[in-house]
Amino acid sequence: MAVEAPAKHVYDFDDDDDGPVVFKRNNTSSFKQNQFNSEVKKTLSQRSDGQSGRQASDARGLNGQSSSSLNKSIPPSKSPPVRSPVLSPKSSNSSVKASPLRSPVMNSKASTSLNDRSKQATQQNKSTAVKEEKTPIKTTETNSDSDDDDDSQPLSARLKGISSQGNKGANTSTPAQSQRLVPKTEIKGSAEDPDDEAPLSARFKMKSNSGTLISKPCESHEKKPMASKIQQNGSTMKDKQQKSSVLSDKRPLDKGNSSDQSYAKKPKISDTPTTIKSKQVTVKAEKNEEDDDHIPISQRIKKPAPSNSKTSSMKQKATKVVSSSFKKINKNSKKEMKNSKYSKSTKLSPSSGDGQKKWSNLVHNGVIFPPPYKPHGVATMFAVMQDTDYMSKPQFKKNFWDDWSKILGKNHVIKGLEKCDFTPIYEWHLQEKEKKKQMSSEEKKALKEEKLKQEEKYMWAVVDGVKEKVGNFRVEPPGLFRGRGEHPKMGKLKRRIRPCDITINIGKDAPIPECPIPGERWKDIKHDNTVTWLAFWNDPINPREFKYVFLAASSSLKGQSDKEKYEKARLLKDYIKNIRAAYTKDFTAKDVTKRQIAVATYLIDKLALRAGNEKDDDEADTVGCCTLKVGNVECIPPNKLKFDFLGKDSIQYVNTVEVELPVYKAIGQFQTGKSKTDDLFDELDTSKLNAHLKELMPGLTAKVFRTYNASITLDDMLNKETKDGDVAEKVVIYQRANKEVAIICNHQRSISKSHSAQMSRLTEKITELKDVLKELKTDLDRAKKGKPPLKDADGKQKRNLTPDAIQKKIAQTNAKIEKMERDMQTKEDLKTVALGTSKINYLDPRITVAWCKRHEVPIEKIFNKSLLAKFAWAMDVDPDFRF
DNA sequence: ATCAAGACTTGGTACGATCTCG
DNA sequence: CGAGATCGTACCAAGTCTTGAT
Repeated sequence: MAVEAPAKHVYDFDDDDDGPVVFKRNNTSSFKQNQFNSEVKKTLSQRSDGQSGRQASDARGLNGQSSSSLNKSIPPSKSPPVRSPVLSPKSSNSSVKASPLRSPVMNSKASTSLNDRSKQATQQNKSTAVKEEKTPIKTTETNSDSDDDDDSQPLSARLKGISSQGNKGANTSTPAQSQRLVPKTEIKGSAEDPDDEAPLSARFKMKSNSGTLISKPCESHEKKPMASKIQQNGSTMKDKQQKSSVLSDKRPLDKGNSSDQSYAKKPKISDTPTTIKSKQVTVKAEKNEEDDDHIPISQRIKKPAPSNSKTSSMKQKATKVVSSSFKKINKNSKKEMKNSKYSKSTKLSPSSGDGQKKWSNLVHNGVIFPPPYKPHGVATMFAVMQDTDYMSKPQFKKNFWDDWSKILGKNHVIKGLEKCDFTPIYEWHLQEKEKKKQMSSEEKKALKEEKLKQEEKYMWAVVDGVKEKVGNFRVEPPGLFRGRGEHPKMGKLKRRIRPCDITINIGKDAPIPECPIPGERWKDIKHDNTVTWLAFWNDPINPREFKYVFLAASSSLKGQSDKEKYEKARLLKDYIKNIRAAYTKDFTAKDVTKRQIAVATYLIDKLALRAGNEKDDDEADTVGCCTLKVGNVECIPPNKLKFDFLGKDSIQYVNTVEVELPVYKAIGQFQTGKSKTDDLFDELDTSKLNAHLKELMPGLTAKVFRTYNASITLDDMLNKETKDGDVAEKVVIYQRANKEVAIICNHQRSISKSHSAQMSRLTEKITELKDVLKELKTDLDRAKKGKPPLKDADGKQKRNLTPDAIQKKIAQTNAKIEKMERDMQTKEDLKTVALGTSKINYLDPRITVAWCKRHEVPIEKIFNKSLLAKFAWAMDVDPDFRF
């Protein structure tokens, strides 16, 4: 069985199609890096991670051979359909940096991924691969037998389908099972994956100075907001009303429904502002009393009530450019609607209120499944991840082996991952990828069109007469689970999802989508108009969770809730002053719970921390505010706190902030007598915290603070810093504000593999320009004296220029150098900052649209096509709009 | 009061598409 | 025109929060 043999098998598996889908993320080993800093982390993380040590990079190169022909084992039995992955050979990991302390982390990621698209390739592959069959050595392959989870099973089998349970079982098993495996022993050479773990640590990026950054912003907010806020008080009602109205105009969100339901349903109420109002009022009032911010309505009024008012004058302001663009947008949207059938009834959207009903009629065609399976196997899914960081994670390999060995069966020749050489499969994979890349553009186009043709019917749904885009109508293909951070389940096999796993939600009168796979049927059909999902299935990795098919972000349904989200955040503006005063007062409350709530709220407000729900043991161990551990916060006298923890997606949050003394003291109290791994806020959890917040403002929850702080910061910075200048300069201002928000929210990205190369290239160019400058200066001196310029590097005589002309050139060159230096600085500053997330989720688009109108910046400079579609509801905002 | 199910928002990444510059 | 840089997206993982049952 030597290595090779297996390899061959491997090939078999894949057929292409299904390649595993993989995404890569690197996770990183974050821990490692940080280690230095925090021991804390360790504790937390605990996980062992220790293991690893080296980087992952194994990327071995591909050696050569192709082998494409490897064969597949004989029985290619079924394997899941995976698509052929595509991987790109990237250099994987790049460097890791050792970052010195804080360094941000980098991640080394590898790339690889396969995407669906690869499938196309598949075809080819098939030929190759499949055909081949090489003899594999038998070994492995087993696939045949095993098959992975379902995938493996041939269709027929599936029918039964349901086997699901079986599967489930498997899933359930979870980690535990895996664990036992262990023996991993090492990976052997062939495979190579040594487990190295990558010491890299790389992953985290953090910003270095984090501390600073954050603090700044925060402060600002506080101030600003407060000030501004003051306004309203009791006015709530009005506000709300206004809001609601606002909503209405835009898209016909609710359309028909609204009418009906609207009020009726409200019952629930829960949320929306509308309902809430009354309460709010009261609440607010109270508070206000204290403070006195009552700046009622008047103020608000100024701000235009958003929507409707727009008509007013302001619009006119908008420049042509702007306007044109806006118009365009509108047009488009309209068009779309037209296409579809629509009829909008734009009524007001009572939106919020309606409690539950989300639609009256819903028509769609279900979901599309990945290609049926081709022979290919689990081994391919694994092989394809060769140049990923996952290869250096024992947990990943263990989980994979656990699942794979089950498929192989007890009597299979392959007894361990270590003895398998996945290189041939990996190389085959690279080849397929290359082939695909080499396809002529016509071929690519043809494939694309074909795919489009197949998918088109699934791309749209009709909601109350309006044609809307469906978000993710493609069922997730089988693959290996790529959990982020140190996820206990990484590497587990994600089985194929079949129709019998899927529940469809559709209007009562709509035709039930035909099941795309002959002989099979949907698990269930529902007609629930209180939810927005079109279909769902249980997540194969964690059967207690669901995967939903929703409408796209550009849909009215999503747009409406997006708008409500921002309206709620704007409402917080009216309450924030009192809320801050209240928690400040409670920093010294006698009651511990009260004190913890106060401090937690403060952190959420000031640092934009997430709430921090409890997590299960079978998830990566990350924290949010309520789940902070004692070891995540270090008190630095006299009044600074250093935070260091892994947040959502295992992204490290490191920040040192100065806090009010009472907070500093309270944290110290919460820490005393506890070990580093104990909960800092032992009396708290998110439901208690949110329950408290709701008493302060209707509908208030922890995440509203993030939205509020992000949007208020943008609004504030834009208004404070926008100066006269050309569009490009204004865009820079915008980006700077955007960056500030991203830092506050700790939205990070990994450093691109080519970052350092890009930087040195720029440095080189600047140096060249400086030499040019020097030469120009010499020429200038000579010109002034009436002498001709010196010869150029090639010894040629340069043209005689007047001193003025040379002077001009010098100025140009200087400008060029300055620009390059600025660009370089920006690039460096943004290398670990992700601007997109806040733009998509946290910044009220109306702030941006209004600012663009006011400053004659074409909205397209800020929002790309999909954002324009997503924010269609915000495009007609009044130029005077302020968050 | 807890817990779990359920529904929906938020996040980072890999890769293909598109743009830019030599 | 081509390599590299940047942009735009699909993907799907990972949070938040609500609700209903116990």
